[in-house]
Amino acid sequence: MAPALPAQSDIAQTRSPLRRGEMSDQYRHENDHLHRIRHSAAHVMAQAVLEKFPEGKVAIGPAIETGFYYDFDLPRPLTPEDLEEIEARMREIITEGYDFVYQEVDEEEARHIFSDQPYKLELIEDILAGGLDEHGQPPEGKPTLSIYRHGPFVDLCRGPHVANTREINPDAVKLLSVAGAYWRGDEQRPMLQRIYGTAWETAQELEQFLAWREEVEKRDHRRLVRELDLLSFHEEGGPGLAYWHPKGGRIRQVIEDFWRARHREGGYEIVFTPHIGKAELWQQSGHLDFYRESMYAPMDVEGMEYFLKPMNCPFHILMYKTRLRSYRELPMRWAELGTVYRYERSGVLHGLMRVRGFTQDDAHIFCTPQQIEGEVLRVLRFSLDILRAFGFSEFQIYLSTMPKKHVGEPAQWEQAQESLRKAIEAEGLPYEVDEGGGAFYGPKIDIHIKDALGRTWQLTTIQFDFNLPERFDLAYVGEDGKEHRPYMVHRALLGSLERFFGILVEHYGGAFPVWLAPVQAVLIPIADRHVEYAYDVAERLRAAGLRVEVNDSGERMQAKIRDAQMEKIPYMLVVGDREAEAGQVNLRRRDGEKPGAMSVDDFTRLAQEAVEERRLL
RNA sequence: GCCACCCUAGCUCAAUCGGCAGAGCAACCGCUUCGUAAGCGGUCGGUUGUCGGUUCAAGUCCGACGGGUGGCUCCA
Repeated sequence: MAPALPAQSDIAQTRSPLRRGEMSDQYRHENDHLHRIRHSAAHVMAQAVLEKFPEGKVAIGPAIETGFYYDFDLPRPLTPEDLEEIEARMREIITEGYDFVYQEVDEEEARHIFSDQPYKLELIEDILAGGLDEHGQPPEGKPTLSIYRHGPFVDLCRGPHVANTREINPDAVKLLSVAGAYWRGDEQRPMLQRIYGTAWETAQELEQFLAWREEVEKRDHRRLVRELDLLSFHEEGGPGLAYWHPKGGRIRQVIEDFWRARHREGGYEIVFTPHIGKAELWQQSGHLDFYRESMYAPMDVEGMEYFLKPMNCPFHILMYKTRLRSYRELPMRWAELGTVYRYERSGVLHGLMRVRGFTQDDAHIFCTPQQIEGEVLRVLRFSLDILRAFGFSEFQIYLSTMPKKHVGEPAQWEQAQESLRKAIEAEGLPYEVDEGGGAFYGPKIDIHIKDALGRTWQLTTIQFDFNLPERFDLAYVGEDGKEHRPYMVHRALLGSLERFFGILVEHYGGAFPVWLAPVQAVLIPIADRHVEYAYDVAERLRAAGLRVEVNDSGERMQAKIRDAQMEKIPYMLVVGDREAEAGQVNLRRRDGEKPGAMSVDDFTRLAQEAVEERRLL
């Protein structure tokens, strides 16, 4: 992948979507009134905070997808008790019923009003200087300074707000947390205290939101991977490095086997490359110039510097260059489950979602300009097909186009972008265009999936690269006998296996569909005299390709069922006198359904069918 | 990395103001042989993350380090 590869880095590592605010539609839709309520609640909160800390300085406090926040510079750190106090005071202010009053002010007034608020003064400067809007464009016309007052509180603010604090439902407001945040997000600037809160129209909506948050917590992969004995992290081994236990390993094997099989069918060749490479290679690829801060320190090998690989692309390129390539060999699609290591700052590590070592399901497609359109459509269909197999059915697609700073010819970009656009449209999928949002080396498509909790995650990325083929002087001999530059496309479908696994765990809440479940069925002998029969059945089921265990502990059947439920094993097969006699198993499913007694063959068929169809149960 | 908070048995958590480190679950050993989400009894389990400091006395107070959690422009 090209230097400074933000996108692949993104897919592999994109963080919790909660803040990205892509929850479910009910929360997501722009609701003007709700937005006003939240923004107004932020002002009310600021008032309450300033009453408590009159010397406090206020920064900014917008409404966000799930509520609002406000940043403060305060004389001491806030405690949970402070939050309770502030929240209680907010309710009082709300019921006191102040009108929100809009007023435009000139520069002098504004400076006077906020004379002891340095952050506001800085904002005034910026606005007057024609501060850039969110698109980086200067606003049209003369900048206007406006303020909003409610009761004793005044804030530099564009609005809009509700008419009166009473429009905020005091029973639907809650402060959630306090966190550090740099002034204007800049690490060079002061660290402020940010209070996050949420506000809704009704107490019931607040309840629903809080229940949703609880559900998110229950499904937290960091908890589930430990409880289900799938994976661990080790203080002694270093943060951000995952250890796959046998049960996690089984799931990963299923994922990888499926991935390999599909790739073979999809016309890919599977390759393997080393974990380290000489500085020279990373110099030529440009990584040392543009990506070094994400790479680990070099190791000295017989006087030569070697680096742990943060990406696989330079290695694939070396293989491409082992001989002269003919147009007849193209397209070449090379895929690798390549384990890469990237330095991530300690503060951003997060379970499996953001780690320091991970395996990318990477591939590089080398093709002619004439083939590009077909290749893009092919890879897009391929990706969606695989994502659907894992149980995701809702997608959002983003097309990112040429930024101002770029390499390659605009005509190439145009062709590449058109091929991406046509592919999306051919699939009849809705998409958004991020104009100028591509990497400097090429345009891309990203696919985001929506999980069971309505959160979205970026998984797939399909990116053109006009940079590396130049840097490595890639060529193929065309029909005309002359050398041409091939097109190169990077793509990762699942992103990182670690992160994808974390997403799967949360999507299914640990209750994997049968084809992925580490243990698909557990035999539960009722008494010791049934253990032998249980093992016989288990043997038959294993021979049929199922992952089966026998619970031969001295526990009672009830306890064994409970254990199986806790482990979220899809099928529990109770065997007692009746079953042993009739050569049957008595099926209880994870969801509590009890299909009852059936022959071992019938159960085998049922389970195999669930596996083939990738059903939950 | 930075800010705040957290770290007690494998897990979830107790331990008043600084005064003898505890419980449930798990594990192990027995007994029980049972029909759809926990049978009964016993045993084991700890340098309270690490190192240092204050104190007659530290799980508790202070500092450093390690690890984790929530955040670090959704833009007046």
